[in-house]
Amino acid sequence: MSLFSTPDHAAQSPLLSTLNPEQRAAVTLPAEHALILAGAGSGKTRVLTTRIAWLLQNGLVTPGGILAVTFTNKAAKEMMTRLSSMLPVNVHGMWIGTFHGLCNRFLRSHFKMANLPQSFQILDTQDQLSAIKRLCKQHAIDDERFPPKQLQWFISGCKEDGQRPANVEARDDETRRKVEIYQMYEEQCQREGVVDFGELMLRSYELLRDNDPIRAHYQRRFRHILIDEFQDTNRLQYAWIKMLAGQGANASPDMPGGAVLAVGDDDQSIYAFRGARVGNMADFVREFHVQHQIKLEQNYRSYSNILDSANALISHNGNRLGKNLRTDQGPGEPVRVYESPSDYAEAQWMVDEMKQLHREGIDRKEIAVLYRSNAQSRVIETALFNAAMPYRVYGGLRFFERAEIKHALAYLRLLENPNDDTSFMRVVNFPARGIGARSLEQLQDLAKATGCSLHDAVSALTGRAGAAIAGFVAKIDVLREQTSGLNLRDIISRMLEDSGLLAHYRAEREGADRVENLEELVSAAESFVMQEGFGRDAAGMTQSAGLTQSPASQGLSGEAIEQYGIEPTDLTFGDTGETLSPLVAFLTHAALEAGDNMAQAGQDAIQLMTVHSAKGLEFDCVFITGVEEGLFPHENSMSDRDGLEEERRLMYVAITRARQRLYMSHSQTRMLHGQTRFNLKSRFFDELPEEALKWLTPKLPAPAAFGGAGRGWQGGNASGYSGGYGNQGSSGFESTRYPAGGTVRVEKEVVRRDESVNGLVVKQKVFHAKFGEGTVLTLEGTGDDARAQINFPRHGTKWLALSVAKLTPVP
DNA sequence: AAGCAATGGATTTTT
DNA sequence: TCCATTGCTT
Repeated sequence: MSLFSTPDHAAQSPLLSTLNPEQRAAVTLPAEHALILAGAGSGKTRVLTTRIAWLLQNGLVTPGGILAVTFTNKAAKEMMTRLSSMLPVNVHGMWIGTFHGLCNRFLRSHFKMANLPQSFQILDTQDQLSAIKRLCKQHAIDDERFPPKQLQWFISGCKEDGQRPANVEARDDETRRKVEIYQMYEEQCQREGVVDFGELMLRSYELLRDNDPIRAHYQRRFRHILIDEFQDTNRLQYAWIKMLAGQGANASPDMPGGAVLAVGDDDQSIYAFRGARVGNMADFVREFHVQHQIKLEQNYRSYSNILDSANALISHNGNRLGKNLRTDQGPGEPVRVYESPSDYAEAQWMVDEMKQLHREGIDRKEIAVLYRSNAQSRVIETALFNAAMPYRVYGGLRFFERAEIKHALAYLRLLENPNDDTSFMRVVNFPARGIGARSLEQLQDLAKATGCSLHDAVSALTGRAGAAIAGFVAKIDVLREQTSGLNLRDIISRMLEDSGLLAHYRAEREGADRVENLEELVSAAESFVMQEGFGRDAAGMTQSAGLTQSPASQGLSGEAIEQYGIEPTDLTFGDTGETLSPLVAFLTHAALEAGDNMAQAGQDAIQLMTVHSAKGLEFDCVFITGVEEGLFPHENSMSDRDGLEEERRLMYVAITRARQRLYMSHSQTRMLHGQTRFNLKSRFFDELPEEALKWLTPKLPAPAAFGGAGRGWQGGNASGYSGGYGNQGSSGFESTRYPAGGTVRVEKEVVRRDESVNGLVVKQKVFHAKFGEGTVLTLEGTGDDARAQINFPRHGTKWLALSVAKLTPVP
């Protein structure tokens, strides 16, 4: 159970003086496995970094004995920044990083044992998809039956579950074929010397699993393993941790691994769709026989009206580890709820409210607008733009994902590895060199027949087409020679000129931004070289980290090094910068850290983002918009309980972003996919404590489309409509009549609510031979086109063509 | 080989 | 509605 006593020598430490008892207990835990349940705004990162600092300061571990894992580069950086502000320690020498960053470091150190070229390149999601498309074309795979996107999802999913093609259980022909493609994809990657994100993890895991000395080495080395956002780990990541901690099937009793400190919040698990398993938390407690569990429930972020709302909402989820946020701050402002007639009006209201907040002295960057899906940003952007209010949208392409940058990177990769066919295909005819699809197909067939790369197959190519491609290859080869020995900056500048990329974009009418980005790439490379300290004195770095250790002290004999191909880099804690060329390091950096995705960073601007991307952030004022059935909870997640509970957690995350003021709004109508949708307010409103809320718009008439064109929105606030949706009047907009989803699609203004269609009227009860008794929700069209949306209690909502369905009116 | 119209699909995202 | 992708035209 929780350990609240603190060792004497630690109590005096200034590191601990400002921590609350739970935080202090977590920081000063003994070297045993522990789970920290860290609520939103409870000082989680602080606990993690202070824990590391405390361990180091008290000589309980050396910097080399720490392994600290995060999911994002941002989190890793923050941890390093905070740590170095607490202690004079070289954080870059320590194993603090993302899962993928650390796996990359590990694989570079043991590239021979991992059966990889030392300068292997990393495929990002885009690259992976194009590699799969290329593979499919090559093997004439029907892309109707096997869409590349779906194959990508399949392959990534297998890897996340730790499965190689041989391990995948294929029960049907389709899966068998997918597994074959998976197998071919692996061979292709291996041949080309590239790995995708999943492969970084999987291959690291397998190397640890299958190589006893390497596993033993790392198990002995990492005395303290700290995992951030543990609820987001997938199967493979959990297995990887288990392996490193010596808890897996390969655990050796004589040589116990390090202590695992898992920090997470099951209530903030919102990434199930990408393979995250909250269940890892419970598994961890069971499989590691965790004796220490500490809950951090004291919240330092929000006023209690906000926290009460969050607590009340999340209490509707089952299967929680259980946690309640509390604060010493007062109730603060009530949570304001606004109902608007349209998404447009919702945005208008928001802009007005924001202006007021800004007048009251709140910075624009302290105001965030959160939405469930990206498509919702459009209306809001328009409203902000028209009001001339600066704003910033998160999401979209990041720097290293832009087309022109990807092109430049492809050239750079070809300099390093001519066998990188993905890069070859990307730029062989860009800028255009008169190389057509026909001749490239020829080249690909030739390469396939000889089992070599496209680059190597060129020499065997004949004819005029062959000459053009040979010209390209020669260009790359010449460039490689000319840039050898140059520094990174000069390599990139030279490449940008000689490839013709710059010339191409300079000639393009709208190419100015792209030219700018390419020039930015040179600066990015320069600052990368500065930061990573290439050319820095390696010995000096080792000393400053206080980490100078002989191979033997790290558990490896010189013999092991000979025998198992463990590179010296690993023994100086695997800093890849020591042995890799700056170019390879930069390319790796580009793949693992795609860069910023915010436009106009730094300006005082309203922050727009999805709820997902708001995780981990906080703002003085937060607007949660589109809180409607079908949108939030999203219709695709509402069918099963797990999906709905994840939506609820998502809402929990959204609510807990706010420090002072929280607004939640929903709209009766919304433009989505070119159609006006009529949405009901979200069920989540019913799960919030009424006493913490303030309804700004308790009264609105039923939407005009339901009542007839004449009645507008404006008069709404004055009419005597109370308590949720209209149960007065005959327009019949009753929430109870609608099934989950509550959305009525309106097509070309043919919806009828006030007249009969083929003898039916809305709200009428009908009988269907198969579905039983149901209620008509919507009628649209006329004659043979007439359709009715009917809610059958047993079978859900159906759209039935009235010319086909046999319906009997029920009195 | 480039440019344009038709087509289809449209939660959420990091590495 | 609006975006990316694709097939077809010039």
